[in-house]
Amino acid sequence: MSERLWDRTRRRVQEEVVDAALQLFLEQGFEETTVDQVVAAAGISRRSFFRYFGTKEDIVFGDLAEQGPVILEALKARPDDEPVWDALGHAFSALSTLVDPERGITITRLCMTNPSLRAGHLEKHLRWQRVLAPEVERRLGAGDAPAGLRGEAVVATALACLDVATTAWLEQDGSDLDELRRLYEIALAAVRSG
Amino acid sequence: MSERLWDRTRRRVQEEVVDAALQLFLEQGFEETTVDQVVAAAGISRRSFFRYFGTKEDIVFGDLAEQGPVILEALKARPDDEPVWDALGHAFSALSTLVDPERGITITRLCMTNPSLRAGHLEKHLRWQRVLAPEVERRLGAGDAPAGLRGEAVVATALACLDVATTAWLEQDGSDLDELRRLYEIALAAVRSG
DNA sequence: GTCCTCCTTGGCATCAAGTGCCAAGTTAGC
DNA sequence: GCTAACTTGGCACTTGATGCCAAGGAGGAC
Repeated sequence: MSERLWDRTRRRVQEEVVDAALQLFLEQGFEETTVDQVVAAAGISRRSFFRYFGTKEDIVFGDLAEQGPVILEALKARPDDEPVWDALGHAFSALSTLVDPERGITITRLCMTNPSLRAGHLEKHLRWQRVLAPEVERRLGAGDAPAGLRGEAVVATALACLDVATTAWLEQDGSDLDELRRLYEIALAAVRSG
Repeated sequence: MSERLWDRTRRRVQEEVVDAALQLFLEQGFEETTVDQVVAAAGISRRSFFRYFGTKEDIVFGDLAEQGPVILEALKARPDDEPVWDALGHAFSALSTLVDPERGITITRLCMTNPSLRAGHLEKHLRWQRVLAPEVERRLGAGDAPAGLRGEAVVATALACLDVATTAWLEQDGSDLDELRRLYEIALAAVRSG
């Protein structure tokens, strides 16, 4: 029996905690909500909470920071002759299938609003960057720059532009994913022609 | 008397705390060093420490996060017809005069090594970004992109490339500032031609 | 069903980073 | 020297996070 009761219970509890917590965060803000409030609302002990999440921030981020390999697979699936920027743009989209859209927007909005969440968000990008850079470097072909520099630079830029685009996207309507991709392309165009 | 005793004492104490703290951070790491150890080494009370710094991270960052306007002034001083990337590159250099070179390298190395410091470092860049973006947008001239998007994208990219370059710089020798600028240009070239 | 083992749970104590408050001491201006 | 302005340090307290341990439920062997 690969799906044991324990595993199912664990996922269910985790879901409930996230639901309760996100609602509290939206009502009173992330910093203003204490872990004790969250565990009270979710009906779980404080100690168990920290076994489920490790950190208050983990409620928001989940295991997104560890999804670099998922993006990498999506990137490798793109044709080799596609421009890196387009390939990266599509690879990032692979994540949108992992999260419920509505919750995804809530989370994104929280991340961009709260300073400490924003910092964690950027750290997450950094981890993705380290995973994606080698494949991008490969696609760039030979060059005489120090090893790894170009790949890192391209991925870092793509993530920076995605971030700028996301910020602008949330400020206008912030729901249509195609619009987000459009803004990403505008940002990149500005960088590559400015 | 504009230079009161209080002000001088304050700066001197601050200096001493930073000295003591950086040495401890280098010896045992940032996370591993407790504020109590720092105040013991610096001969100051815990309570006063938090009046001087506010946060343990502030020992490392100082008021660097608030120096956006300094970079902005340096940027405005560059000729209008200079490519934005070069202008930004020179503007960033304005900061190197604010910090003692040796200590600057120590701080940079700490920032890039420790995860939580790294996050704060990125947050700092974000604050600079918000200050610099309008002037960059102005330099880019008219365009039909959403207001502010292009300026933000260009600054974010410049900072991302600076970060990548800094990482590589620290990995090789990490002392010659001209070499850092060279790496920054290589990173940018990769982005703008990839 | 019984028994034994493994894993989870929650309570408790503890630590580290910050913050508010207050009494005591120091500096500045007169 | 006197008073007002400011700084200092001690104390208690909040919040996030961790180690330890005893109690209880899940799962397999019989």
